[in-house]
Amino acid sequence: MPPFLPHPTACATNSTSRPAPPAACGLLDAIPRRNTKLEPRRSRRQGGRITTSCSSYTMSAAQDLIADAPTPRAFSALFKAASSAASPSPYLGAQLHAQAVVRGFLGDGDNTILYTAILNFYASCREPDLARQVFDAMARRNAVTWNTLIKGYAQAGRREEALKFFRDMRRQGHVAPDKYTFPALMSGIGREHCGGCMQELGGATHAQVIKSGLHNDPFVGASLVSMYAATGALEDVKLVFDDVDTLDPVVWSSMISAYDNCKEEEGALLTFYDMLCRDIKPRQFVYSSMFAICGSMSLLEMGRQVHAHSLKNINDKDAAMTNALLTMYSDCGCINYAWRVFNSNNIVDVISYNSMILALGQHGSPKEAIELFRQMKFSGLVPDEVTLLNLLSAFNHAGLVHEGLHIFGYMLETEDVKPTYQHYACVIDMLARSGEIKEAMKTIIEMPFEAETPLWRIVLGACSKHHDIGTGLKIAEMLFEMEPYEATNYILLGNIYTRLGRWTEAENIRSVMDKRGIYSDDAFSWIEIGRMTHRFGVADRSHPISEEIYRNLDRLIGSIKAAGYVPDVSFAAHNIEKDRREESLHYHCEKLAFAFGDLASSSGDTLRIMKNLRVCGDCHSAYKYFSLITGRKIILRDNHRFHHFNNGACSCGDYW
DNA sequence: GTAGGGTTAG
Repeated sequence: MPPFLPHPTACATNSTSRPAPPAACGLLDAIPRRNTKLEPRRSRRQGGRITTSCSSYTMSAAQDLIADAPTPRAFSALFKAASSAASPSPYLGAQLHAQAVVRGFLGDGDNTILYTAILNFYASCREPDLARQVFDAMARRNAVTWNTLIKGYAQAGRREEALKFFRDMRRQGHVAPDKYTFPALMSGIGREHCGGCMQELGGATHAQVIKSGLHNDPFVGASLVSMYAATGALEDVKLVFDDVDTLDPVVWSSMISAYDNCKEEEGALLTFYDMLCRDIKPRQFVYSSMFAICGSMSLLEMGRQVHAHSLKNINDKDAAMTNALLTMYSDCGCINYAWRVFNSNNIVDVISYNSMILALGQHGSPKEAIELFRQMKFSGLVPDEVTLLNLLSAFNHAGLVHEGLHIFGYMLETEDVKPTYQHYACVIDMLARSGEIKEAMKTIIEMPFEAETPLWRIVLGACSKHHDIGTGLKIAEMLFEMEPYEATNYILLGNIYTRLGRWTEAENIRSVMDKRGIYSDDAFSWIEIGRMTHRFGVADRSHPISEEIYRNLDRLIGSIKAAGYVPDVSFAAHNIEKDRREESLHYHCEKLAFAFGDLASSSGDTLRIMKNLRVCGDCHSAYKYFSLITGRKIILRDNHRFHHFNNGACSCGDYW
């Protein structure tokens, strides 16, 4: 099943190319100042000693440290607590580190434990080079020291260096790897591309694990599972899974994530079921993964059941699990449940706000998104680059170009949160879709990043919408050269021609695709009724009650036509003969799914319908009329956003 | 209350 609701793909511009930001619209005060987060504050009352907030435990420990005669042990505990903070500050560490030096704790004598605690602190801050400096200063190193350093580099995405230290550990340090070493080496593997070092990490690491006799260890097994899953090697994942102690929930959790990573969501559902059958109690991580899977497949009923299951089995709420739950309800079209989870959450962190702001943007509520952003600032949390991306995205969905450019302009001018490729892509999308194609092109050309093909495709789509055939042709030509076998490029160009009524050229594109053997993704829509998911393709007649569905659809089309609906044949497929174009529109998969939902549910029920591609313009218009004549609310999720249809109108305001 | 492990959320 295809992925849904991706973040806009991205690129950038330099500051001179950007349109002048509009006058202040009251958002400026809401922009974070990151400097205030990173600089530890000094309190006059406490004689300028460390009082920065990290966690409440660190705070009280720091005060004890100042008040009482501190010991190396206390310092170790302090570093440990500081490392476990949500976002450890290297500035705090540097000050503690200095205190430890001043007090002579890092001089002669056995200081390996304190040193390792400091090393671990810098590693947790994603500052492996600082960790390395500590490592170099140590007189004695043991396995814990080596493992911590390796983990520091691995988690920072510097896997080549992590591998180097893994080799040095035995050769230079004369320390054998233990059950902590392999998880350290492979940690964070799913989060980044490993490039060339993946080969060495793969089979060779697995061989080392077996040689060390550690293949039964659940943590090592979990690491191997995620390592193979990162390369998409699901068969190897299964082999490892069968080899380890399968009663350990950690391995099961990795296995469920592995299926998810390899786009085998159904395998994940079956693994969860298998786990329950064997009476293994899922932990928070398992529920997090399951919520993500139910959300990505839009399986509301399944999601609810997993939620109920988690309530019975988990007492202590976990922030990640709660945020995953919030996103699951939003992904299933239930923004109200997402709100409920957000409001009942005791541990609201930056990610909770980011998740909720993203959800509001996708559901077309930019005002609520900006209000939440203000609330976030007020609560003392510091928005990060994802917060601003989600906010930009909310403005983009709603066509609030003015507001979006304002935020973006502020990002360019300040040092707080620097725009990444994704922020640029979002702004370029925003400009192009609002009809500012020239400005979008100028931004792409002048930006400091190289535009990637998905971004060009966004602009090509906008050219189709705004009938800019000149620019569209240029972009299409370039795309055909860069990606001659990408079907979407052909379809988008074909759309430009059909929107202009130039059917012959559109048909030519289709025949070029046929000749070159290029096939586009088939469109599918599906709807969950009760505990069953019903899927429809275009002009699909495979459903057991297909005849009734078509009869109902014909009836509905008649009614909406009477109410004013006019079919728009420019959305018909390129290769359909002229006199069959209108009829072909009627049997688009999203219309079939609605016709079925209308039959299979009580009148007045809200229908939630999913589509794997972007909703067709004619279907969007038909849905508005469907909501009018049936009195139903319809929530349609496509691969881009949510549309809430009610009483003849859509929440997107026809801007999508 | 002296140091190190895995899987999750945007």
